[in-house]
Amino acid sequence: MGMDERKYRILQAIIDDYILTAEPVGSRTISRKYDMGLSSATIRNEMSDLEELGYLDQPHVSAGRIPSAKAYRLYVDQLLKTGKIRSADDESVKAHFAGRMHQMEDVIDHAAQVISSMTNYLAVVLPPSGKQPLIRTLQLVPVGPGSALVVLVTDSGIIRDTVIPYPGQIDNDTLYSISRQLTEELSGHSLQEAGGIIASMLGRMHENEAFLASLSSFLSERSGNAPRRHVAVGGASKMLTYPEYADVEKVKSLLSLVETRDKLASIIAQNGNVAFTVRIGPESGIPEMADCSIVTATYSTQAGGKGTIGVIGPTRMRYSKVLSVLGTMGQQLSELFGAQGELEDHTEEGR
Amino acid sequence: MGMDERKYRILQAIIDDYILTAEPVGSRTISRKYDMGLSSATIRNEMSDLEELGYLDQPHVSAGRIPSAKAYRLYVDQLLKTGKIRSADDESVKAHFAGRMHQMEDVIDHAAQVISSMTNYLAVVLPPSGKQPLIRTLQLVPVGPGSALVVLVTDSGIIRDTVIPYPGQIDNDTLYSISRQLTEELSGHSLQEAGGIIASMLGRMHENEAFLASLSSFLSERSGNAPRRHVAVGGASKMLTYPEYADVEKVKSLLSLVETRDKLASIIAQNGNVAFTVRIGPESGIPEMADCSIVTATYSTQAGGKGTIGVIGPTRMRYSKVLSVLGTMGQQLSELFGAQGELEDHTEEGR
DNA sequence: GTTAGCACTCAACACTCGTGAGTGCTAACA
DNA sequence: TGTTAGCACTCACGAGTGTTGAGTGCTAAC
Repeated sequence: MGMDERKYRILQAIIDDYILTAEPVGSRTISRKYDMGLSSATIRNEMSDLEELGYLDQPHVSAGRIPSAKAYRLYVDQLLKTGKIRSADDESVKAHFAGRMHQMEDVIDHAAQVISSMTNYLAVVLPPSGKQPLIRTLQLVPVGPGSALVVLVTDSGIIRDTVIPYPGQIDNDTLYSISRQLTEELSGHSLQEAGGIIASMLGRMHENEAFLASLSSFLSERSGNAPRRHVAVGGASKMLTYPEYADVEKVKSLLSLVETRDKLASIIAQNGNVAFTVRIGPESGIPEMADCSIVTATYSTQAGGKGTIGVIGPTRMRYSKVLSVLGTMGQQLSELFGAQGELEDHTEEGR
Repeated sequence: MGMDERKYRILQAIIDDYILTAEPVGSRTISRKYDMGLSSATIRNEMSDLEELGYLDQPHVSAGRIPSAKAYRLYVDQLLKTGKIRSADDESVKAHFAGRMHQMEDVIDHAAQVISSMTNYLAVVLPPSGKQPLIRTLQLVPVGPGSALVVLVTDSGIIRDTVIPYPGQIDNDTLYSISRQLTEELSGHSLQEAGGIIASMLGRMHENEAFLASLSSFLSERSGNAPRRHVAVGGASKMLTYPEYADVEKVKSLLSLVETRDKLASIIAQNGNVAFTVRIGPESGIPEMADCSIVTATYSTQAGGKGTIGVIGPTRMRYSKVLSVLGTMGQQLSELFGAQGELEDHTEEGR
C-alpha cells in the first residue's frame, strides 16, 4: 500500500482543514467541502489507509482524524520543493519594513514586529553572529571619572558599545588620540584579534598602559563565548488566540520560554546554516516544544555574518505563509546589512 | 455603627487569609486560625457589619467573604502610616542588586528582574525623565558614509545614543573637532536647550552647516514630546501562577498590555510625584486593570530627574512586601544615579 | 454581648442519559 | 475491482439531577 495521488490530495485537504479549524476532520467534511467527487465512505477507506501509513492520528474512535507530524513533514517538504512560497508576501513585507534604521536593536525589534503581525505567530529575531564582523572604527567617549564608553563600528555599520572602567584619569584629547591610534591598528581586524593586537601595543604606549590593559580584557571578554545578545521577540500575545493555548499551563511554559531569552535564542539558532529550517513538533527534540513548530530562516551581513529569524507556532501552522514571510524578511535584512551578493541564496535553497 | 478595634482586627485577619489563599474566607476559619477568642457566630455578626460598611463582598450567599477595594485601601493606608514597610528586605535587595552597571538599559532591566523575583509579581521600571538631564559631553563617531553616531553623556553618567544621517562627507578629525566645539557649547545645558544653541552656531560654522542642521533637527526631535524610551519588564510569567489568571482571556489582556510598552509606561508613570503610589483595583480608572493593583515608587537622579518603578499584581497583593521591595529598590537606584541628597525622601514620605 | 443550634442556600462534584458526529464493516452495485 | 449505501457501534459532549459540604442568618439561651 503506497501513497498514490488521490491519497495525497485527501491528506492535503485534511491538513488544510485542520489548519483552519483546529478540529478533527471527518470523512464527510472532506467529501463535501473539498468536492473530491468521492463519497464519504471512500474517503473513509483512504483515511484508514493514511492512518495505517502514519499520516493521521485519531484522538478517539468516534472523532475525525488529525494530521500527524509525519503528515506535516510531507506537506512542508512538498511546499519547499514546489517553491510555492516565494513572493506571495513580498510587497506587504517590504511596505511594512520600510524606513532607514541604523541601530541594530531597532532593526531586529522592528523585524520581529513585522513578522509577528503578518503571520500572527510568535516571532523571534537574532542579531547577526558567526563570522566575526571586522572593526572599522573604535572610539572612546569619556563618560565619567574613570570610565569610558567604547563605541565600536563594524564594517556592516553596526554599532556595539560597552562602558569600561579604568584606573586613573585621562583627559578627553588623550582619549581621542588613543582612539585614533586604536582605529588605525585595529581597522580591518576582527573583534577576536583585537585583544592580541592591543596587548602588543602595550609596550609602545607606556603612559596609558593601565587603560589599554583594561580595554583589552574587556574586549576579549566581549568577543568571547557568549556575548549576551539582544533578542527581539514579537507577538507573544497573539498565540493566546489559538485553541492550542486555551490551557494556562501551556501559556506559562511558552511565556517563561520567551522570558529566558538565552534559551529562546539557542532554540532558534539551531539551524544548520540552511536557508530554511522547519522543525515540526517532536522533531525539535525539546520536550516543551513537542506540540509547537519552529520555522527559521537566515540572513547574511556584508561581512559574512549570519543572523536568524524564526517563528514559533502550533504544529498546524500556516507553513506556506510563514515561509513566505520569513523568506522575504530574510532578504530585506540581508539587503539592509549590505549582503547583496547573497540575496539569491534564500529563494534558491528554498526550492 | 463604626469601625471599632475588634472589627479592624477581624478585617485584617480576613485580608491576610485571602491574600494567602485567594479563596473566600468564612467565619469559622477566622475564629480558629487566628484565635480571636471569639466564636464563629460572633465573627459572623461582625462580618455582617463589615459587609454593610462596604469592606467585604460576598460572591454568593453560602460562600465566605472577600475583602473589597475599600478594605485594601484601609489596610494599605494603615501600612503606610505605621511605617512597617521599611528595611525588611533591604539586605536581600541590596545583595541581588550588586555590581556596577553603566548602561542605562542594563540597570533598569536588572532592576525589573530583581523586583519581580523578590515579589513574584510583574515588575516595570521606567528610565528617569522629567527634569532634563544636563549634557556633559557630546561626541560624534563616524558610522558609515553619511551617518554618524551621536553619543551623549549626561551629568549622571547616563548615555544616550542615536544615529543621524547627514549630507556630504566629513572626515574623522573634522568630526572630532566638531565634537569638541559642541561639547564646549552644550556642556551644562539641557537637551531641550541644545537645539537652539546649535541653531545659533550655524552662522559661525559655515562649512559644516548642513551637518549641524541635521544634528539639530534630530536632537530636538529626540528631546521632544515622546522619546520612545526603553521600558524594562520582568516576571510576566509569574503572574500565571495566581488563580486570578486561570482564565486565558485575562492572561491575554495582561500580555498585550506588556507588549505595548507605551501604554504600560503611561500607566506606571501616573504617579503624582509622591514616593509611593498604590492604586487598588478600580481606583486606577483603567477598565482592564479593574482587578489588579498597581504600586509604584520613584527614584531620583543627580540632575533632579525622576524615574518610576512599579509592580502590577492581583488586588490581593502582598502590599507590605511590595512596598518594602520598591522602597529599597528606589533608594538603590537613586544611589546609583547619584542622588544621595534625596535618599531620605523615600522612607520619610512613606511613613 | 456572646454563643450554640438549626434551617437554609448554593457552588461544586459526580452521575446518568440522550444526542450527534464519526467510524468500520458488509453487501450491493458498476 | 473499486465505489457506494446502509447500518451498527463508539464515544465526547452537554443537559439534567442528586448529593455533599462550606458557609450564612436567625433565634433563643446563657
